[in-house]
Amino acid sequence: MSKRVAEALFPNIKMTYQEAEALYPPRDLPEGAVCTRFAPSPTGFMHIGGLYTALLNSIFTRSRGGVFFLRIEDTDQKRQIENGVTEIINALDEFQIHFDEGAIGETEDSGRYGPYRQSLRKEIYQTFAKYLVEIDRAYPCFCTSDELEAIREKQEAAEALQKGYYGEWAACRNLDEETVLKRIANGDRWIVRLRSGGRLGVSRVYHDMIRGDISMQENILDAVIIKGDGLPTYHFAHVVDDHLMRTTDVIRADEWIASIPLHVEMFEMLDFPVPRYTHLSPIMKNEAKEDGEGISRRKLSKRKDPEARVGYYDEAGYPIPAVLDYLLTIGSADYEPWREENMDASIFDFSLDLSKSGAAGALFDFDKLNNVAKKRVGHMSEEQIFASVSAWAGRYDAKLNSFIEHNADIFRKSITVWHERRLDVAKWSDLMELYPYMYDPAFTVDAALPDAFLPHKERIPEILGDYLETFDYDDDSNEWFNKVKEVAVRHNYCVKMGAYKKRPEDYNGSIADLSSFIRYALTGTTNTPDLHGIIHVIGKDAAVSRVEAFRSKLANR
RNA sequence: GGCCCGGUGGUCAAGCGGCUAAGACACCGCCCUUUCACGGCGGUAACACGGGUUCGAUUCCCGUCCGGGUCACCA
Repeated sequence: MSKRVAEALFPNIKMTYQEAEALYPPRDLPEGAVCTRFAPSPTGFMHIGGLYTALLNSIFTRSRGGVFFLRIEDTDQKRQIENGVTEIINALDEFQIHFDEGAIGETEDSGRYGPYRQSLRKEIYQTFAKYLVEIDRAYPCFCTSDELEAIREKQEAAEALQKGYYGEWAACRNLDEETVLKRIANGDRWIVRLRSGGRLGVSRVYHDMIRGDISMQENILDAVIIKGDGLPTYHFAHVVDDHLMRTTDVIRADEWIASIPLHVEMFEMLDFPVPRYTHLSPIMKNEAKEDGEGISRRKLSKRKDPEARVGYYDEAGYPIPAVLDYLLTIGSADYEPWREENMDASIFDFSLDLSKSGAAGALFDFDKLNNVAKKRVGHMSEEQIFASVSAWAGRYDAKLNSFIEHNADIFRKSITVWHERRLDVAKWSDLMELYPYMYDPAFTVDAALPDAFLPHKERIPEILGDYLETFDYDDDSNEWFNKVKEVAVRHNYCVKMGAYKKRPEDYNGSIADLSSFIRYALTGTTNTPDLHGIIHVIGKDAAVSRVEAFRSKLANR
């Protein structure tokens, strides 16, 4: 009955349902293997939430075996940005997320289930849209946005239980064929809508791997499937693509939960098997409420939150595996214990059970990220660190880069100093922040004394003078510290911490106090790696002149 | 507003009818100590609220509250 309408709508579509189907045969996957995808829109820089979704898809697929592909959802031409696809591919590649099939460049694809960008699949979507019109499960709609608005207003006024384009409200749903044909011939603008068979008020149970059974009303909306530009909406493209590309598991953000009934209805209308759905909780952030007191959580936002951009982590110099570790720590409660046991294993060897992923959105926690990153850095070899820092500094830190270029050996030595038995560094931008006294040629210590030094103030110049007197750059660590101890004894600073704690009143202070004077003179701070090591990074001249400068500043006040 | 999802310490998060309610991060303290750290040990701190069901509820049911999502020719 609607064959004529279908033909009028899509005169150029010659392919049939069966022919399209035959183009994409079922995959020959081993028992238990899966097929998954990551399907971003090239509308801007990569979002951390997108990376998270991609990562979980990837690890899930690796642990089950199967195929993981990259599909570009570029059906909204207004929102496209230049080089959007490249942006996505580079970001994913940088984070070690690799695909078996899909887009591999701005215009190139790899794999036999393509094209993997939706803008190139117009004919395929239209083939199935045409089919739905033929079997009367879809129809053209001529409503303008003004008319749509008018319907909405009427629904408001009538206090309709459900708003939207459906049933009686769907003005174009029951136009007679002659009218439709005439309007098409007349050149009236049209789109294609689903003729939903769902019933208002009738619920049905849908399944999600994380949330389990979800009871929702059947879809009743006559959703748009083909837009005015001939391209499909997300919903329709999802159904057609994930069927033809033989996706077994759709793992996506939880904002799609509400669309499950629509998607399932379309799968069923087209006689496609429904894939398993897994909806991932978003990464959240706390925010002060705009109107008054309290805080609320919201999703990490591209616009407001710098940490939402994956580029942020790269710029800050977080090692890639650290970011991945953190993301998976959020993604699966099983991950941390596993990582503890398998510190050197690839993250992709983790066996991910998605049903154990949390249903509530996790708050992004920088403390935790930094902790995870520090452990990661702690496990990197110094060679790896050298390579990673060099590459990073080359891109983001001219000062540090210049230091490395001119003092590669010293820089290597310095890595040992802060890396061995320490967990201070989470990201490469910490280096200049934490250790300007090693890496900044212009470094000087200002003479403002820490409060803790005040009781010792009068003695410090003399102590430093004595220290300098016996200082020998060629001393090894033991010799050097023994001399420090000698100075300590001479000034009645206790060299055994245990003894000092028992009778502090017997001494001017402890070796800890005295060491911190030297430490501060050298570095301007009281928390640093091993001093002997630092001395041999900054060199003999600086090791002497800084102490001398600090001493004379104090003495001359 | 309708519908859906969620709500265990500051954060992440085990728990799946009976526990002194794990663990990690952060914080604090102690120990170790050749300083700084690392490490070890310990501590503060939680089942949103109200009803049920049950011999017994963090766990099951209902309601309330709070948070999030969704109701587009955007994805």
